[in-house]
Parts: sequence; structure tokens; C-alpha cells
Amino acid sequence: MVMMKGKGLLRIDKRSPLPIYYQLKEGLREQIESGILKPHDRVPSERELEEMYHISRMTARRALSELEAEGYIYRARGRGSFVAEPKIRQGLLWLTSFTEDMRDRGMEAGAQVLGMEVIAGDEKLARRFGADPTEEFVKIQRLRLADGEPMALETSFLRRRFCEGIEWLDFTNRSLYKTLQEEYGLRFGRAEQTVEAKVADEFEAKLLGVKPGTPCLPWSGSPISTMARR
Amino acid sequence: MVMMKGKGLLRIDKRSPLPIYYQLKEGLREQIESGILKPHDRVPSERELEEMYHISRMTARRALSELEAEGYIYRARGRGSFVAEPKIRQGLLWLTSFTEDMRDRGMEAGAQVLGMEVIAGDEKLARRFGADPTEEFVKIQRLRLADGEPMALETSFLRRRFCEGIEWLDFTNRSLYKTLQEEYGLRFGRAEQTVEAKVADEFEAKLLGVKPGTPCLPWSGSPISTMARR
DNA sequence: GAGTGGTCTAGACCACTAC
DNA sequence: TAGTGGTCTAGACCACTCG
Repeated sequence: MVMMKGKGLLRIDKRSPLPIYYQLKEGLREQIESGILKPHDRVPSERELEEMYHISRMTARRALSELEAEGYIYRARGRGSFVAEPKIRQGLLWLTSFTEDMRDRGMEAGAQVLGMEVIAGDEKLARRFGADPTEEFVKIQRLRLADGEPMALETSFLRRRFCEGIEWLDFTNRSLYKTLQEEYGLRFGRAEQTVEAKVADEFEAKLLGVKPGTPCLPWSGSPISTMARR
Repeated sequence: MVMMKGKGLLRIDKRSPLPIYYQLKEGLREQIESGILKPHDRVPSERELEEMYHISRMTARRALSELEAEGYIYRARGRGSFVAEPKIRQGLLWLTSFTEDMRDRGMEAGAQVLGMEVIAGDEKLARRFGADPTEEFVKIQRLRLADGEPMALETSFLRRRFCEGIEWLDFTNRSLYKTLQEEYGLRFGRAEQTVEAKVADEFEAKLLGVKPGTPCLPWSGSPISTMARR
């Protein structure tokens, strides 16, 4: 087995209540998001992970399969698993700077609310927040616009106990993040956001009516934004 | 084991090149879409499927897990797996009648193109069409509007060989299906479409600015529309 | 031929639900 | 207590890629 180029082993705790596949997946995801693993870098194979962490192949496989489904890696039979192409997979920076970013491009930023709902008892969601499984969340999905053109599809999950009543507000042209800070006194704890996006090529740009090179959105992944009171 | 109420066994062919989990998943999906299995009906448990088809539990589990991920069923630890809530999960009817449906509600139908791209070498996609793995597809994603309000997110995959040049057209306010029929002489073979949708409740209706009861879209599932020359 | 991902098996233990 | 889904193991065979 070839040594990994100094990436180091992840901390996998078999006694943890968190599933092994989940610890492994999140560990790899963090390495990708932090840039330790770069686009097109090779990710350890299923059998390498099996050896490295003394787990079964099916467990390693599940971690990689979920990363693939969420757009973090791609896999090729006979070749291996690799970090996916650069996507807009940023944290707070992108989250808060959409308006400024659009203004820099000489465009007016906007948003269209597609849906808003209260969710309760979602175990997987709660796990990502380290919250009680019965805790309520507010889910907000918005289409981010630049000069009226759709730029990205954004999904946010908020812990409702920290922002009660927020579901009554209209965020069509109101900053969600500014509201949370100013109205609810919240500061960002952890924030993650995944939006599968790409840069418009010439013919897509023509169709969308934007300049080539403008980021556009073929379709959305499974974005999650998290927030906690500090 | 309790007998299923006359649903009958699916045809699972272990010698088929199609994976067992895939045959099982598609069979169950068809039973759900055709109405043989109705919302909140119980789906056979993993261990029942294991016995019924003489397969391992992990194989049965994969079929059910994918159905869950695609919104067809929900699962509850200790209770079982059940057909999911009524969603707009219709075929051709809905696909073609969006404009008429909206007109009946006194609204003007429209569409916003979110993205359009040519895809090649997607094995899973090709499999759904029974096409060669290297075949090219055109992916079109549109936001369906009624009186300018987003109603649904629609994703279509077309076999490019049957509609070359279609990626140069602007479908913002042009019927995709009419174009395919009139310009390319295509008739619908198989068409499936899944859009995770729900009816707006009172507070959501207020936020979206539509009448309560109007269908709206919290977020999209994994819709696939297929089309073939006949 | 060695390594990879894709599928599949036949078990296992756990936490949970419903009776 | 019986049944369920969630996780995990330690193997297996296949088709594929690459050197």
C-alpha cells in the first residue's frame, strides 16, 4: 500500500455513539472542505480504508458512497475515488457575501423564497447539529438571484428554538443572516453550505442571458446550513 | 409472516445483468406509482423481502434505502417501512398539462430555465433509458411558474441523439414537449417525473403570496423524465 | 496481474416499537 | 417478546483500468 502524502489518519472512535461510517465520512469531508484534499486528489480506496481503520469494507464503502451522493467525490471503477471538481462549496464567506459579490459584478442581488417549513423529529438533521432528536428546525429554501436571474438554490436549516417566529418573516428581499444577527442576536457557530454549481460556458451563458464565466447552477446538491447561539 | 394483501410477487431475475437491488427497487417503485401500494401502506420489511426473494438482507435493504432517499417511502425504526405521503408524483399527465392546469386556476403558466447541459457517460442515467453507457443526454432544469410564482422545479433528461441542437433553444417560455413533438417528431415513450411537492398551508401561503391549498415546492427530489423515439 | 469499485452473502448486535 | 430498521463484519465474485 502506498503511503498517503502526509494526510494523517483520522480519529475514528469505535466506542462512539456516532456510526463509524459517519465519523469517516465527516472526517474526509472536512479534509476536502479545508483543502487538505484538493480537487482530483485521490481518496483512499475502500480496501485501504479497511486496513487503515480496521473496519469492514462495507463500512468504508458506505462513507465513500455518501460522499459521492453529496457531490464531494467521484468514483471510477478500476481507477479509484477522487475529490470532485471545484464547486462552490464554501462556508460562511459565501453565505454572507452573496450580495456584495453580486454588487462587485455590477448586478443586483435578490432572492425568491421557494418554501419555508418547520421540521421536527428529523434524526439525521439533529445529529448534524448535535441537537436533541426531537428538536424543531426551520427550513428555508431560496433561489438566489442576480439581476433577476437564478444564480443558486440555497437551503438553510435553523434551530427554531434560537429564532422563534422567524417562519413568519418574508425573506424575499431581506437578508436572512442580517436578520438573525440583528433581530435574534445570533452569531455564527458552524456554517456549512454546499451548492453544486458551475461556471457558465458559452452556450449556457447564452441560454441564461448572462456573461460567460458567471457562476450558474445546473442543479442543487444537499446543502445544509447550520447555526447555533454562541 | 403475514401475507401481503394480494400484491403478488415481483419478478426478480438473479441471472439478469441488472442488479437485484435495482430490480427490486424499480418493482416497488412501479407498485407505488401505479397505486397498487397506496400512501401509508406498509411495504414488506427487509427480512420479509429477504425470505420472499431469497436474497440477503443487505440487498433488500439497499433497495429500500434508495426508495427512501428518493422520497418514495419513509422508514421508522421498530415499526416498518411505509409508502410516503401523497406527492406530485405523476407521469405524462402532469408533465403535459401544467399550462392547462394553471389556466384552470386562473393563473398564467411560465417557466424559468435554471440550467441546461450536455451529459455524457453517466452509467446510471443510461441504465434508466436502457441506453449505451456512453450515450449523450441533454439535461434541462426549469422552474415552473404560475403568475410568476415558483410552483415546481422540473428536471428533464433527453437522449441527445433524438433531439440534436435542442440545447441551443431557449425554453423560458416555450413548451419543451410541444417542441419535441413538432420540431423533432418525437412521441412519448416512457415518461416519469418525480417532484417532491406539498400543498401550501396557511403561513406558507402567506409567505409565498398564493392562496392556501396551492401546490408549492419545498424542495425537489430526484426527478427524471425519459423520452424515446417511437 | 494487481488494484479498484459494484454487487452480494449470511450472519451478528443494537435500540426501538408495539403488543 | 417478536419484529423492525440501523449498523457492522468478513468474506466472495465480477468487470473494469492500468502498467
